[in-house]
Amino acid sequence: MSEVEEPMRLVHLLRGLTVELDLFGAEFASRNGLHPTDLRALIHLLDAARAGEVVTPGRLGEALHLNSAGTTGLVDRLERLGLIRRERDPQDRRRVRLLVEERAMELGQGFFGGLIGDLLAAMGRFEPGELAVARRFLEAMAEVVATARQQERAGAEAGKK
Amino acid sequence: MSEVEEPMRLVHLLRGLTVELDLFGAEFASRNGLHPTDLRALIHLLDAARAGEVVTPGRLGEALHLNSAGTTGLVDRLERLGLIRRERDPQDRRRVRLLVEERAMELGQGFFGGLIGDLLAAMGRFEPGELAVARRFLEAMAEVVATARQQERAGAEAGKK
DNA sequence: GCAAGTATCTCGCTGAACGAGAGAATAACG
DNA sequence: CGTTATTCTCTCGTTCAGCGAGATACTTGC
Repeated sequence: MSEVEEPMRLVHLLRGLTVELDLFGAEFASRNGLHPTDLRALIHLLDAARAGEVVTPGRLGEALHLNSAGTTGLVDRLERLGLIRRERDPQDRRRVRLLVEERAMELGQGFFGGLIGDLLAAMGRFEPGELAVARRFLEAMAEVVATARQQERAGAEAGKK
Repeated sequence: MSEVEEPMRLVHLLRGLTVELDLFGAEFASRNGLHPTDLRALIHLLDAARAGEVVTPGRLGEALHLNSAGTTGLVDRLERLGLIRRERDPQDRRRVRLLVEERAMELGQGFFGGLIGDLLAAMGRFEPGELAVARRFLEAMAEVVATARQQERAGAEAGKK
C-alpha cells in the first residue's frame, strides 16, 4: 500500500458517507409524502427557527436555489401538509413570514432524533482528543469544498459570456 | 462548554459538509447541462467501470431508485449527450450493457479531479496517525447511517400494511 | 416448441420547477 | 405628499423528469 492509498480511501469514505446520508433523507422523505426539496426546506426552516431567524419565501428560495414560482409551489405544499404557516409581517407588509408548526418539529425530531442519538452514541466510543482531531479534519474538508464551490461559481460567471 | 457540546458540533459539521458537497455537485451538474440524477448515474457508472463491473439499465435504475421508464429516459439522456453507449450483450441478448465514453471520464475528471486534489492536499497537512483517527471516525459514522437506513427501510416495509 | 420468466423499452400522465410578468406594499425623491 | 423606483410575493403557461401500466424481445425449463 503506497502513501497515497490511505488519503484516497478517506476521500471515498467521505463521498460514500454523503451518499448514505442523502439516501437516508430521500427515503425518509418519500416515506412521509415529502419530496427531497421539501425535506431540505424543512431542515432549513428548523435550523433558522432554532437560531431565532425570520425566514421569508424569498430567503428560502434563495437558500434552495429555486426561483420565485418554484418557491411559491414549495411553500404551498408545506402549508397544505400543515407543516408551516404563512403570516404577513406587520412591519413590512410586503413580506411573508414562514412559521414552522408543531408538527414540523415532531417530524424533524423523527428524522434527526434517532439518527443523531446513534451518531452521538458512536462518538462516545472515541477519546476526546480523537474527537478533536475528527473535528479539525471535518473543518478542513468543509473549507476545501466551500472554496471549490466558490471557484466553480466564479467559473460559471465567467463562462456566461 | 458542556461535554455534549463538542459531539453535537461534529454532527452539524458532518451535515454541513454533506450539504456543501451536494451543492457542489448540483452546481457542477447544471453548469454542464446535466441533472443531479445524471451526475449520480455518471458517478455510479464510473465507479463500476473502474471496478470492472458490467452495468445494465436495470442495475443502474435500481442503484438510483428509478423505475424502468425513468431509467430509460436517463440512459437516453446520457446517450444523447455522448457520455455513454448502449450495447447489447452477446451472451444474453435481452441485456444491454452501458459503456462509458471517453468524454464521460473527462467530465468526471473535471468534477472530481480538482476537488480530490484539493482534498488530498488538505489531508497532507495532517499526521498519519491523525488521518487514521479520521478514518476510524468516518467509518463509524458511515456504519451508523447505513444501519439507520436499514431500520428505516424495515419500518417502511412494515408500514406498507 | 410452448409456457414462464427476465430485461428493456413505449405510452400517457402527474407534478416540480422554470421564465416572464402581474400585483401589492414600501421607500426615496423632488 | 404624490409620483416613481424598488422590493417581495404570487399567477400563468410551459417544460421535462419520473411514475404506473403494459408491450416487446429474448432466454430458459419442461
